[in-house]
Amino acid sequence: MSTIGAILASMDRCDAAIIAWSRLQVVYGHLAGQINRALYRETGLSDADAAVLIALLETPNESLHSFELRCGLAWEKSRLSHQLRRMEARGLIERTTCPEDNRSSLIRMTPEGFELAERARTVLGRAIRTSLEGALDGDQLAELETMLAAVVAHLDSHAEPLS
Amino acid sequence: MSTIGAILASMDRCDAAIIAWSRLQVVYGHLAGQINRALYRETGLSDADAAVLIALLETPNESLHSFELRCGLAWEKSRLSHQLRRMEARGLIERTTCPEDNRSSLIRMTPEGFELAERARTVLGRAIRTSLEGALDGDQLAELETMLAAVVAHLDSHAEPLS
DNA sequence: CGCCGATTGTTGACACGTCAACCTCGCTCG
DNA sequence: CGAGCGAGGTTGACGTGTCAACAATCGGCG
Repeated sequence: MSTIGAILASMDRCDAAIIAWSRLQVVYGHLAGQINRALYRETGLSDADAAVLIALLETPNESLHSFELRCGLAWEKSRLSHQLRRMEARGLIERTTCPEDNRSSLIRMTPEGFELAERARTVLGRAIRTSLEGALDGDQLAELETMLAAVVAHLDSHAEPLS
Repeated sequence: MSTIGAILASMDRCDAAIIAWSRLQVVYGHLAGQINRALYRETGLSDADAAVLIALLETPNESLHSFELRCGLAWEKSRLSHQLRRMEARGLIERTTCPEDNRSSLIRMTPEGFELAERARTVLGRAIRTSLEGALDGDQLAELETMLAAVVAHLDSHAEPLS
């Protein structure tokens, strides 16, 4: 959302990188805003809520160790802890201590959590599709996708350890 | 930062839009993290702090009506209000009521704010350049830039009014 | 067995952004 | 003139994310 780059772009040092970053901030902020607003409007969930619920939805038995969740989402441990505490308080998930390792805990959706997870998956799919297709035409989308795939591969090869 | 798309991308409905969004989230989160961490490490400023200070740095007399600042940054009014309150408390800026319109106020940097603004501009320029150039090669960068320019133009033409 | 380091999670303090409610001021129109 | 509308700004509550400090547990090694 913030637009540092937009301002830097007007500087004398008009670098391609700075202009690109400025525009990326604007575009990303706009798309993320649209998508998250649609999600909140239609499910009452934040993007973080949906990330957790959909991760659980994707597992075979619909439960995960908090540790797996953390790795899958690439979140900091305290972030996940806060998020799970809030979601437990709202009745979306429940935590049970893991028998094999008492440090860890098993995360499972409640029935309401499950229903919201499915709604979130649908809503997000639609919102992402309409937002992106509203902003880019088919060729641009394909171009963006291949470029991003290369960047992701590059980042993965230089992966930094999680804190 | 959040990775909803990464999870959605593994769904049966493997849309180009969803995959692209997933990757965009990963890439954007990574780059933003690098840049903002560098900024904080070397100046103690957040990206929002830097956005305000650099906006002030770019004006001819280094002061702005809060209203101009809000439009330039495309921020919500309460966001700017909170941000300015925090920055005033830290001695980065000062606010004086505007003589022509008592509702508005003039924002000006303190000397410390000015110095940090210049540091922030330097650090951000370098961090953006190294982060982007580390992730994309020159051709990709140019390609990204032209694509984003088209998207930004498209968004501007469908501009929604600020709340 | 017992200790120590590594891993896992929790907590509290803080910064940030959004929403809704509110205040204040300027302006228009009856 | 004055009532009310609208724009600009503030505030408080809340959800969110990060950092640092802490607690609990596991695992290996003497």
